[in-house]
Amino acid sequence: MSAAAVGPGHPPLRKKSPAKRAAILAAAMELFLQQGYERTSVDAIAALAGVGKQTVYGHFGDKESLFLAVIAHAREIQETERGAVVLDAGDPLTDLTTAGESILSGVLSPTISGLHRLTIAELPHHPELQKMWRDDTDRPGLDDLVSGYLRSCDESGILRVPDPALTTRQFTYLLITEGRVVTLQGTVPLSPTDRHRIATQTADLIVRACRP
Amino acid sequence: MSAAAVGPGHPPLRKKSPAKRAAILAAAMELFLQQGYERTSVDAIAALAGVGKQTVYGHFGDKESLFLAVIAHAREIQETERGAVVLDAGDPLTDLTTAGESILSGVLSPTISGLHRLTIAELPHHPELQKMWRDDTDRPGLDDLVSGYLRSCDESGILRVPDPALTTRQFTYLLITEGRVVTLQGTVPLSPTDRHRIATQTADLIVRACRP
Amino acid sequence: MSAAAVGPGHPPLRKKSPAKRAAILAAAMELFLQQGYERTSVDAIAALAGVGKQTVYGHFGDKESLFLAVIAHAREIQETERGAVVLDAGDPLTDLTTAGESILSGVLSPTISGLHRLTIAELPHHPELQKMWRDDTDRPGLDDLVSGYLRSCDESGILRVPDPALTTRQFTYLLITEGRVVTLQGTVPLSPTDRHRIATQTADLIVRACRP
Amino acid sequence: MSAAAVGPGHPPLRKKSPAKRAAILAAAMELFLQQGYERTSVDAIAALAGVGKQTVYGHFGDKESLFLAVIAHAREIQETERGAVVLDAGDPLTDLTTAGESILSGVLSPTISGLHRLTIAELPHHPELQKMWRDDTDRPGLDDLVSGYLRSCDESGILRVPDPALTTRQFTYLLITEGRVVTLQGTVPLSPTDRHRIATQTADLIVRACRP
DNA sequence: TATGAATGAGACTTCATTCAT
DNA sequence: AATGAATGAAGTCTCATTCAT
Repeated sequence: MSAAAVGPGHPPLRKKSPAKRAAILAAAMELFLQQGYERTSVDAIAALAGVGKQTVYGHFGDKESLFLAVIAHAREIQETERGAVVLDAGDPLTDLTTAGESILSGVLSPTISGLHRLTIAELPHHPELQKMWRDDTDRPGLDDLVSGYLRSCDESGILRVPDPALTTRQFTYLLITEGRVVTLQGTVPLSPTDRHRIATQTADLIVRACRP
Repeated sequence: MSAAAVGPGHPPLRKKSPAKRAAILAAAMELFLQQGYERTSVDAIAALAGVGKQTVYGHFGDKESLFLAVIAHAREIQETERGAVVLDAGDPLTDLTTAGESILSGVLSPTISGLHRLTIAELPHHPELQKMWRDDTDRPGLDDLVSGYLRSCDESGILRVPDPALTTRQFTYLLITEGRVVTLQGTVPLSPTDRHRIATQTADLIVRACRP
Repeated sequence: MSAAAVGPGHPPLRKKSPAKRAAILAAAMELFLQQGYERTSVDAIAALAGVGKQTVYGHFGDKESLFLAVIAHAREIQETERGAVVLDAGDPLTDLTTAGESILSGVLSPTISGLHRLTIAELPHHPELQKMWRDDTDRPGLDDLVSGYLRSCDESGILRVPDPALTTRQFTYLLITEGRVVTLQGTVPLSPTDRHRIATQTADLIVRACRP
Repeated sequence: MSAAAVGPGHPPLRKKSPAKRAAILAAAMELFLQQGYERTSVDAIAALAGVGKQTVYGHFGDKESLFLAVIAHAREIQETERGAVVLDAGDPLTDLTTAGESILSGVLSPTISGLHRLTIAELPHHPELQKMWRDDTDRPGLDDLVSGYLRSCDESGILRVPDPALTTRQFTYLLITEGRVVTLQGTVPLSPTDRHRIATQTADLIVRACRP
């Protein structure tokens, strides 16, 4: 199905060290998340990565391209690191509350909060970033889990959920927004008390709306 | 050796032109909203305001103080310009949808969207900004209107709303978050179709949750 | 003897307040001595004096003229404040040592040290200052005292001092230079031990040179 | 999250051009000596050295460090360029006068005078400068020469010099101070007549003090 | 390929001085 | 006469990027 490979496979001498590329990406992600795009200098990135400045330019071309690569890279990591949430079969209010607390813990982590702020901050200034936009509020893995749960509730008749995807999104968005407002956009940590309250209130809203 | 001040002198007459101060604030707001904090130079602000650079420093001290003054100023304007939303007494779904569309139009305006992005972007870098933090998602005027409406619905028995303030916040947060995600955080305009859909879906969730 | 007064004595309206002039001079002297010429801003002088900036310019024209006025003023104060040194009739070594310690205490005071450094620092940059140059190492009052003492020693035959003025200058210059070198040009205080040692060594040199 | 450096890499090759460093030092020394610290701009130094501004900062970090490097560099040059003074064995008065004239010529040169004024002017403002303080009045090379000469006079019985180091310092300090006062701290040249007079008077004082 | 020295532009801020009150 | 708001120039320092090695 694929076109025939041409030549010897990989060109014999590709010297760009993938290790250095990864180090640069990691260093840039750390600094961009901590300080933002404009405040981070290419010098600092190169220094933290332990490479020369020209190496950075050799790998990524310019600062903006590096930034976009960092965003894409961060997205991949984020999806990889997604922790598994288990929804025990209790009553929906309890289950959704548990799921909500788990989601809040993940989304309000320093890394994901930072990525969120960074993306929003730079969105207007990088057309390419707009093309790759997808809010971290969308969390495909968890969304599938929650919407599957809601669908099963619908099928078992405990809840009435005509559009599980929509309801899942409403649950997720509201939950996360409350968490972000309380934590100054992830700048300060969320107390377990607040986390529980927010998850309970949001789960309660959804359950009431979907009660038969 | 110490130089004694010479009597009380004349009472210090403050003559700093309020017009120039206003011009600086307006210019700074425009540029900060367009370009962000770091990308905006004090030179550009002074030029746009039509004053000398030192006039800016005379009025505001330094760039960060000017920035905080702009944020505070923008907040005041925002609360002043709040358009009146009328909630005719129809059925709750219609009324909340109408209110929701109005809220979306206001919150997703270029100015308020920009202020939101700017605040989020700079929140980690300005401790003073954190102290004055209140998300534009909180909109006291409208909140009062909506929560008053919900309370009246509760009293008339159409809906059951034990905690109108909480329900109002849930309505508002969800509504605005949906709008922001769709519009890339206010970067692109919201089509009337989407606006109507979002308002309807959110109002429907609330009405279902509060049905008796 | 004096010419007849013309008109009403003082012109009826000379409004430049002498008190403000004095306050400006005192403030400028304090700051120039502490920080040097270039590091001192006219703003700071006006603020410390408790007057407006234009008052400074009205009285002194520009920063350099103010500086020169300060130097001249400081000279006057210095000569006024000159403490009396008494030379009891003991043996010349004791007397000169005592005188030397007294001279050191005066010359290495913060004010006079500062004036010395300031003058040297600014000498190349202000032609007018060169015209009014006279090192504070020359101290007419004390010089007269010491040279009178030496002359009387010469007359009584205890010492042989053919040129008392020269010998006095040698005594004074050497004494003060030793003190300045030890105190980093008056930057750090002179310990009583060092003061006594320096005075003794210098007096001893003079007395040995002038022994019959 | 933290970006690991990628191995030890290559040993950091330092390639900072020593020629440019020397050019910057020379330019800075010239301008600092001519204009003083505050009056000299880094721009002017870079321009005179024929390099970019950032090159200056790359080599020296900031203006103050450059200044201190200049002072240290000047000291080295000064000690290197020290002309040899020969003390023929004539009578002490003649020999010391000759030595004194030579010392005066060296110390009152424009460069060394400027360095002296500059150091004194900036002493209070740079703690590091105080640490490296050693007045140019101390001139180890010449001091050794003079004190050796005095010691030999003591041994041959021509003079009585119990503490040659002390006497040398007294000779040097007095000589140089007289020269500096007359030349307005090196601002104007010293006439041969004055130079001879000062050297003679100072040598005479020392010889009289040390006569057996 | 990778290094970091070097560049020119531009950032924020302060200065001595003048103008309008 | 006196105030302090306002100016234009200039200060130190940092930036993203490109050479030269």
